[in-house]
Amino acid sequence: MEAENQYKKGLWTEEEDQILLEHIRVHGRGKWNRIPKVTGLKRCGKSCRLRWLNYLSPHVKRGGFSEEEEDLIIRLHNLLGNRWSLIAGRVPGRTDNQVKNHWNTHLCKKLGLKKQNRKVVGTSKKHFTQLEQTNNTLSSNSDAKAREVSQNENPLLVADGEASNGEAQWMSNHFAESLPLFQEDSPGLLDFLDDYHFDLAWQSF
DNA sequence: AATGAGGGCAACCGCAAATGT
DNA sequence: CACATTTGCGGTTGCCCTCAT
Repeated sequence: MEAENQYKKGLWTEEEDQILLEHIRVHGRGKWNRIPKVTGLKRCGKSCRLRWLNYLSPHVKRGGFSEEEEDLIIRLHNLLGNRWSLIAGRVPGRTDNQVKNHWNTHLCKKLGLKKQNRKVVGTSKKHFTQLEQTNNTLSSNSDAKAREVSQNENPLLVADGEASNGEAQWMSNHFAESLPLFQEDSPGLLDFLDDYHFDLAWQSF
């Protein structure tokens, strides 16, 4: 409680960056909460981790996004929704934060979209509850438009967590339906999926 | 020159999952 | 097995810079 207040917030200074970099150079990354204790840095572990991942890591690419990167992000977002870490994993040198910021500030405008207008479906149990509700709606509704709307809540968005047989079947069914659309819309995009956690959907498919 | 608005981006927050004890 | 701690994620906030007035 009191300890929380001892941590500094706001932008990092060059000196703080150097301390963090030196610590990671010597000890490697991880054990972030130990860093303030060991180095005397007035930053919480979470902040240290974020600073490393989003800025200090040598793998982070600086500067503007190329057209190729933007195109890739748009296609992946179309497929995955707001799953920035997954998208960033397929855009070399870019962090989830960079991708998210670029999407919200540039690409949304470019595409004429409202900010954050896609439904986010994650991997938690809470999200699977949402999925089941969507599934129930879908199976009880034969209306083609409602079906299309539900399908837009992309089954791939939920395919990397634990799923029951019913959920797996549902994902399988809808993935099969969606596949031709993805191929038509984004030729070659499915190649990107090879090492995502979509085993379940693929196996069932 | 002052200042207010808006954009861009780094960093924070809250939550959930994963891991450790 | 239960609880504590750490890690990771997505949404949001707020600072800084630029530009129009």
